[in-house]
Amino acid sequence: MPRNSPSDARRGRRAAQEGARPSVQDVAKLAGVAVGTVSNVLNNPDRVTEFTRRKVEAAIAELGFVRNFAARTLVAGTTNTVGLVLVDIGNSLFVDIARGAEAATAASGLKLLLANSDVDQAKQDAYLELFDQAQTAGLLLAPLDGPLDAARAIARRGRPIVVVNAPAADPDMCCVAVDEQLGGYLAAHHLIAQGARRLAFVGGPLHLHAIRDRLDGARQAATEASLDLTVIETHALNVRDGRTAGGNLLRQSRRVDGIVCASDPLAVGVINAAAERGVGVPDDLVVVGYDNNHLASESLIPISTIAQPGLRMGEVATQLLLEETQNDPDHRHQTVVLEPHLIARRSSQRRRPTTNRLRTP
Amino acid sequence: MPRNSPSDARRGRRAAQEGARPSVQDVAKLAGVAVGTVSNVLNNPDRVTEFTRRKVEAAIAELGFVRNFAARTLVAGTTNTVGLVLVDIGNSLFVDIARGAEAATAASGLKLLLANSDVDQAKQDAYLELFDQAQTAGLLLAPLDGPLDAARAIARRGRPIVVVNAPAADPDMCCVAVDEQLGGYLAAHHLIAQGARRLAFVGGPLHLHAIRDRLDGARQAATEASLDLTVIETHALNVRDGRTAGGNLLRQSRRVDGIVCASDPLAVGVINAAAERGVGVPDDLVVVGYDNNHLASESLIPISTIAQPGLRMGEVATQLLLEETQNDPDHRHQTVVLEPHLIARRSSQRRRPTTNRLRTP
DNA sequence: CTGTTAGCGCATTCAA
DNA sequence: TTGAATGCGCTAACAG
Repeated sequence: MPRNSPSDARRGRRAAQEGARPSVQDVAKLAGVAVGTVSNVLNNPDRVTEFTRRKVEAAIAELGFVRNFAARTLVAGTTNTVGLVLVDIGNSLFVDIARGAEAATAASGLKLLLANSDVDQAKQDAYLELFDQAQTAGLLLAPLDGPLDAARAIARRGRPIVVVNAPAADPDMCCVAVDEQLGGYLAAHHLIAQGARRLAFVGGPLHLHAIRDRLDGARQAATEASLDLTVIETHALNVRDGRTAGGNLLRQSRRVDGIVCASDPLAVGVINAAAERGVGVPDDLVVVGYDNNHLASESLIPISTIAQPGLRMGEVATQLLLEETQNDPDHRHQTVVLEPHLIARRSSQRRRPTTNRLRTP
Repeated sequence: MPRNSPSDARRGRRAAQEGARPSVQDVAKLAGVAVGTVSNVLNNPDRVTEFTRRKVEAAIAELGFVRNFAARTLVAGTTNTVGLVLVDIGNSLFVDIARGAEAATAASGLKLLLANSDVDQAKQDAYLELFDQAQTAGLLLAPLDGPLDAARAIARRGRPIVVVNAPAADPDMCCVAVDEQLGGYLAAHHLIAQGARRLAFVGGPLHLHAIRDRLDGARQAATEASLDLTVIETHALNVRDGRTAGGNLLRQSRRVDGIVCASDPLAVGVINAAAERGVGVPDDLVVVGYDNNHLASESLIPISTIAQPGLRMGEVATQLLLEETQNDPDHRHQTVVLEPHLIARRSSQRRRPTTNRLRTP
């Protein structure tokens, strides 16, 4: 009969290999205990004598032992990790969402892993699949404006997934949305309250749900005040397009005096165009942006904007996800709609607010 | 003797459980083949008959089978995933690094997972450990200005790790650094070339390596031109501190005419302070920022800045990581130092560049 | 409180 | 080409 068990032989072989990472077996052998004991030191320290624990910990330190996450996951069937797929890591709204999610997951002892889909549907789907395969406790998705089939498939397979900044409510999963229409309404309404009477909306492309909703809201506010709304559709939401649109608007004879922009960079561009033409902001023209990006507050003329509650979006989404994780039998998918709010800064605040009364001759 | 093998019994039990995710065994049974064949369809499609492959694929689709990443990882001992731990996901430099790393990993068929340490050493170490435990192919770290012990420990255990935006070269791992001193030099030199003679440096806290290096570079340029350099140490790198520092500088009798700022937000603050006091930028005062954040180009007065090659940093770091992954026996840890460059915009460009010659009476 | 062992799901042998 | 068996490293259950 062989003196050494097969197991011992394997250990010996592994020990011979230089680069091999130590396993619980190696730790157990060095500490002179059984593997179960090592596992207990790691997972149920209470069940182990102080003395034994010390011995094991010393062995762990000496060997530089690191648990194998894959093996743990395989046994447990799940992980304490949440995956978040972001459509654009360069946009501060999504960064805020990530921060909110981080805070909420950390509070529950979970780790948050991020992936950037970079406005690429294929990448988005690939990362969703990766997180699904990796047995994450759940998934968060800040999607691009496209089909959510991959997310739905994951949801149907039983892995909790929450869509944050959702384009629309979805029966297959929980969503966190923001009332974009309200945002557009607030922006236009604010400009009207500041005395603007010749309104314009700058933003695009209009096939994006969010942009169109903002436009609809702005239009509603204009209609309520019996005002027209000139619409300039832009190609993108950046500074350059804002400058172009602003230039076009301000060149017209019947000059607008209030512009709702669908993003803060657009507002910057519009304000730059105004400055070039000697149109004073906010005295001759009031402007409001959207998203409360960093540059809105840091411009020379601080820009009024519609702030999305990014942090709360991340927190709420995580909250919904955790509820779903807890496998509550009567969990119903729901869509939480959060409200944006106006942050009034210089770009829309006349020194002496012009009201209707003052403007009548 | 029991008619069913234990394995079959287990399958049956699992099939009964509603939520259970299908395994290769389930797929094999449904397709009427062995598990090895399913595995081959997944990993070596060439070794399988077209007909068999179709059958298996149909079964996979019908069951909604998804591979278990943990099991695959356990067998393979590694993953095709790279982890990147970022110190601040809200800073566009690190976002650029992430983009560069994404591009480079994707080009090699690898997935990039992100984690945000949020300038928190404990979080940074925790995420490093998570990625290490998760058997990632390698790790990238954009660290906070603190000890790199955790990273070094991982490197010594044999897991490839590369530090991006490294504070200093390190014998234990590959690093990608940027010549901060050169950046400071370029900034100051540029202002001097624009005619500035009374220079100041605004930035802090100075215990941060990067900031101090930038100051040293600026000082060198000033010294070479036999000029003084006033230093205002700020608490942080934000707009408010820039405004305060700018106000203090511009209130003094011997007013500065050129300011090197250690960040773009600081430059915005300085420019705002100048505007408040009627000091014209760039005519009376030239200003340069640092980092080429989005707001630098999008300000009303576009801000000259020192651009860090974020994308390239991410790419180069990934490149180094991949080299190390390939286990080249004569791989030597190296530190690649990249060079920042000046982007001259309005804030430092006088309409008629003032040269020494023109200034002499 | 400790030691032994089965098995998580997959990939990869090796035989047929 | 296909099918059955082994083990990756760990946890948990159970016997001592």
